[in-house]
Amino acid sequence: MSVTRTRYAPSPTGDPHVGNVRSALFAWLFARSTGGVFAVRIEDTDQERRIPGSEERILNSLRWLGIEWDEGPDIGGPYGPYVQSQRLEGYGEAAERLVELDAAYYCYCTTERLDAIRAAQQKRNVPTGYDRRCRNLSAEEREQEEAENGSHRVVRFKTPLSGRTTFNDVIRGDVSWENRLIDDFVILKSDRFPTYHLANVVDDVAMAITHVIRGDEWMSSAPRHAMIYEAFGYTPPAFAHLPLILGSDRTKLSKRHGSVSLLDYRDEGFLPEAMLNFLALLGWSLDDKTTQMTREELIAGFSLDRVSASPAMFDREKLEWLNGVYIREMPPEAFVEAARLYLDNGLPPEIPRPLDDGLARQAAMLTQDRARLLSEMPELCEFFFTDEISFPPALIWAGMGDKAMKRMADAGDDLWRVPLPEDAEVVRAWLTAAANAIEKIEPWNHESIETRFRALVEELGTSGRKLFGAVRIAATGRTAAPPLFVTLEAIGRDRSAARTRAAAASLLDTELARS
RNA sequence: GGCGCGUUCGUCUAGUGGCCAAGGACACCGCCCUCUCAAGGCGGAGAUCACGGGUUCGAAUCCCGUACGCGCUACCA
Repeated sequence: MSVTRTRYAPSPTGDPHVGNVRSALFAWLFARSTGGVFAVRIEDTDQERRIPGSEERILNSLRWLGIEWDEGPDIGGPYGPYVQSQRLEGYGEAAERLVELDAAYYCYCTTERLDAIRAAQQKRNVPTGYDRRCRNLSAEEREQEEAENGSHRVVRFKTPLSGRTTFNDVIRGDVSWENRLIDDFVILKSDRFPTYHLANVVDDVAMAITHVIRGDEWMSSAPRHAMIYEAFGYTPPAFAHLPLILGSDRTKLSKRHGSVSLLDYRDEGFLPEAMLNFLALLGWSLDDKTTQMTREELIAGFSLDRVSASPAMFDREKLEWLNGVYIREMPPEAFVEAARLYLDNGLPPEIPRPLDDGLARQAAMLTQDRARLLSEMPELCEFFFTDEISFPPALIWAGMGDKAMKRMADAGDDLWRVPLPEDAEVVRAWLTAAANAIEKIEPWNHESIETRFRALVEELGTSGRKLFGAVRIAATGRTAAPPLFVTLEAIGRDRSAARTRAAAASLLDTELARS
């Protein structure tokens, strides 16, 4: 058997859509797994909907995921050019040929007339479609139309009036339509640009595409394509219509479901490996338990007959989990580098740039296994960098495990307005003792900090949970943070001491304010 | 309205006639670990396999019908 050739044929009419990119991924995986060729072809036949920059963004999303193409608009290839607006003559000729073959005809009907018949059909509740007026024009009529309206003629395909058109879908098996239900669709528009149906077939033939792998929304167009192949006398390629990707309301994923552009996910800090892995699992699976797969494993394991026929909902929750898995697996150095960008951009502007390298490094390493998204890093790491941290003194009790206080904190209540518990004076003494201890710890590393703090717990007759919890809030302002001793080490002795002292003082102030 | 496709835990899925009183993963709940949060370990709850008929010794798996959902129904792709 000859080499398999697949293609991804996006229209530059917007940002790279998750669903489209998933189609690209499957076409690419199929090509790679069969040792075939994967091409990208830009289908810019709709001049009105064209959006500048869209083509580059689509290509970039593929590059980001590591889906590399063998032939395409930027690198060319043996069947170029790979942009439809540069192949216009071919479509015109193809349309002419179909007319000569008596498989197509010129239509002079105006948009107004077309709209009117459609409206009438809808009103009568009958199937919409062109009424074939121009299909049966006499020679004289045609001449007259040509003279009067020749400038805005289109070419329509002469759909057989009876019979059935059947094609075999790799994923769904034989699918067949009654020809009489398919109208005479336009193949060449009045601006001499082809419609998708013509351009797609002409190019797939020209580019020797063996497998058309595309989204399920194309299913209903497939019989038209099959007819065009047949009219030309070409053997059609294999078709594989991929299950749709759905939003949370079970309709086709679109903008109103939130982020739908791959680039948005990239900017949010999803890792390309995670995204690739996740997308591959939308409508395909290797077996009953494998979920995590590298690019190579995907290629090795992919096959079209394991593609599901039913649509799949886009589950962001699962994507985030998978991303977290990939983040945790990153070599620390790589993660530090990746996180650095998000820290630079996302940390409050009052923190001086460039960021302290050592601190950024430590902060990133300490939060690596807590992040699901790179974009969470600034929030996760902020307290490492700020000079002053601010928090309601009552939060200290939440940190010490006080259930009621914790509940209020979690509920987002204003803890500034909550009166301090009776033991505020005791806690203040602990914090003061901790601050004093911190100033004397030598050497300044997490081992000696821990040793000293464990001893302090004994001296104060309290528990680690309470003391460490109180100091955690003092040093970070958070109830959730990396382990205390490494955190203090990273923050540094001076800051740790100052923050702990400030926390103690805040309890005093509040006491005074209350009395 | 017409046509097409689809229908297994909330979600992604495994399952291609007996191994399934349906397995895995996310999410959820609990326990363990533990200075908090994560991570990790262990366990739990969660699907009468859309429904109804067949075929068969035997059906989630094959056939028919029904329902529901989605997609398409442009000189858009």
